[in-house]
Amino acid sequence: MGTNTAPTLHDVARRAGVSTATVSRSLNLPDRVRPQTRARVELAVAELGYTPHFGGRALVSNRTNTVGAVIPTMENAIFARGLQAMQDEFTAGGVTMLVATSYYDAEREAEQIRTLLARGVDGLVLIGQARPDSTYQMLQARNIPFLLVWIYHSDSSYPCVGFDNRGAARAMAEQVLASGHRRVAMISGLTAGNDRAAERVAGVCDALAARDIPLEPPYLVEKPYTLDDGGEAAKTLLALDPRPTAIICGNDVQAAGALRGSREAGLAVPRDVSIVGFDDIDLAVAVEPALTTVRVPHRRMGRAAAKLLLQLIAKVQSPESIRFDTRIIQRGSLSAPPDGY
Amino acid sequence: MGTNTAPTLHDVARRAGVSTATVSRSLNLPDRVRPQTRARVELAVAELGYTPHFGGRALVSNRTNTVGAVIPTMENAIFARGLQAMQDEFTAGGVTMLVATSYYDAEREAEQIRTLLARGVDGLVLIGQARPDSTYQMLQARNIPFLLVWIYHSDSSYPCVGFDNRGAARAMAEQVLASGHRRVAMISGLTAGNDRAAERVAGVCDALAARDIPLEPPYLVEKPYTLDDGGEAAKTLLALDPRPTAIICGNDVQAAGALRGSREAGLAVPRDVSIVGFDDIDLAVAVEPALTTVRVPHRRMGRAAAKLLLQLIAKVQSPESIRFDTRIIQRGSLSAPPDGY
DNA sequence: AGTCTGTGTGTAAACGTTTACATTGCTTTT
DNA sequence: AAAAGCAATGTAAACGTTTACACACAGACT
Repeated sequence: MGTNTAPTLHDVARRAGVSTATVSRSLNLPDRVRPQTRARVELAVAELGYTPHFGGRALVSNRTNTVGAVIPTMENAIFARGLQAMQDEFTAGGVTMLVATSYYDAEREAEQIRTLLARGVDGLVLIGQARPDSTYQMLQARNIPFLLVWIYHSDSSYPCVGFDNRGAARAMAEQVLASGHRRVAMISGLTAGNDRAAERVAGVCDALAARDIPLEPPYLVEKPYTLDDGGEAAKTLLALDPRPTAIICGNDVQAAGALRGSREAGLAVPRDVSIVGFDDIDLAVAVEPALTTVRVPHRRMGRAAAKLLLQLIAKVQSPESIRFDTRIIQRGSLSAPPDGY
Repeated sequence: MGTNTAPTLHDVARRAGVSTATVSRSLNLPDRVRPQTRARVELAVAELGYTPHFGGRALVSNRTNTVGAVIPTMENAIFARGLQAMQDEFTAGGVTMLVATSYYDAEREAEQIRTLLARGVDGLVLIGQARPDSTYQMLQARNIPFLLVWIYHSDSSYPCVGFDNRGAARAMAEQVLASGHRRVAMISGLTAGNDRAAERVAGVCDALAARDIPLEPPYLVEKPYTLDDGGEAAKTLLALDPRPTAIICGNDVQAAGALRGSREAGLAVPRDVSIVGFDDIDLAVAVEPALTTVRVPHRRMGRAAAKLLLQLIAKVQSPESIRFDTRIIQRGSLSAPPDGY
């Protein structure tokens, strides 16, 4: 093995017989140097296997070409999808995305944001809106562009790219009502530290309230977003008297779990009980019956968010919000309530 | 708004009435400065809201405290899981993980690796082993520690953290044979650019060959890892004459798709046809019947890989490989073949 | 022939850290 | 009481880039 020190601009400059400034220009503003010179530089770069030193560059340009995203967890398909789409868009824009996870914990989220800022990210993507004021102050003090995603509030003080969770949940509940159900229960995700989950509950309440149907424990239960919790919750709900004829779930994972729970409780879906989900992930069509659910354009949202953030960073665009529409996908898991009711 | 320039080490030093060296030491080697001095520094840091400049630090220390991971896609639950686990471990070690995706494309993977190297990552995690020599040369020229994960080869020239895909697939095929099946088909993932998929095929071949059962088209079909492709492939297989009594799938997603496809073809699982998967993701227990599959300890592998890479970077450990065991989880989707056979 | 404009290149200063080395003021040893 | 050692701090150089400014030289005007 030869020496192990990476070649620097100086090395390239010496080899090409030019100054470091010319090398730098050849690489960054190629049309500012004579083609002939540029060729010499490029040759030297290739021969030495030179790559610019990230730290040096970041130091002087005060830009890292990095953005951060803080999501609750990669293990939820909706975030995985959205992130993948964002990532593709950022990569196309020459920017690297750093992903951090908060596990739905506000304290941890703040910590992750601090870490990302310390790494010099040029911009930030955050999920939802609910977080301490101090976090927003920190972002504004640093003057770092950021975007709230997966939610949309027309009256938000910060730019959002997402959809109206409450409205979508209301629409779903209305659909359930329109199918004839009157005894409706809900399995929600944990609402602490998750404003999307809370909004979905609120949306369902809106719809039910309009028909004077209450939604409260024990017909409203809060559980983590897992298959098992969905199953357990469903069994508990189905043991109630009177038994609900429809269960609205906070997401598709819980709904798939509820499906399994219902089966284990000896009830057929949708004959004995209807079950609906939210998000329309692959899982929704993997189960039998397939889930009636709310389709959320996660990928499109991710791409749009990335695109907008890039523009904010480049200052070619001022902060704005983008709203996406959702729509209900009717599948086998929702039908009319059983005759007896 | 006041001025927008971030405070530097100098600002802190001035405010605390010490030199920049002392501030730096207070932050990085706290026991090298008098508690009294340290307190003054910490106060100044807090008052100014100082955070170290990433570029400056990276420039002089030639370390970024960053590692890169290149995976095929975040949208496959096994990678999402494993990454999440790695991430947690890296975070605990004060290191940020950069994730890039290759979409199972070698060219793109090489490109992503170059990008990560250009960002000065201190180490790298790569999935599988199959990639051009030039990539390995590039890594070795830079002297960057790296790990191959999700595979294990006792004779690999590079350190791996993973499991024996071929052996696991062989064991699964043997299990299928032990259940009495003799007409066995396989739906594999795309083997181009995916050595794990290829090894799983090889493993199934091993087991079948031992009983003189061939595995070849049309009984062996290669499809992307999607629900729909799994379903289509299953329908095609089940239309063959003679019809296979068991279908071994390259992963659980394809298996869940095959389950649906079988149902659509009017066949009951496992009565008419048995289906088995690979990975044991949540999906495996969400479907009905639940999938017999190979449990792979993705999270443990991820954590172990991260831990080892951190040690390699710190040079407290020399490269070694870690092998994880897999085991077959017997569930409802595999039973004896139908009587007629 | 002299001035002007423009293009291509070089010089050198900055960016914010870390750290080897020098310095200071004590405490311990002889 | 002088010498030696040690702990705490300061001084200043180095890391690899980018970029403002200076400069040289060509061709196009007067």
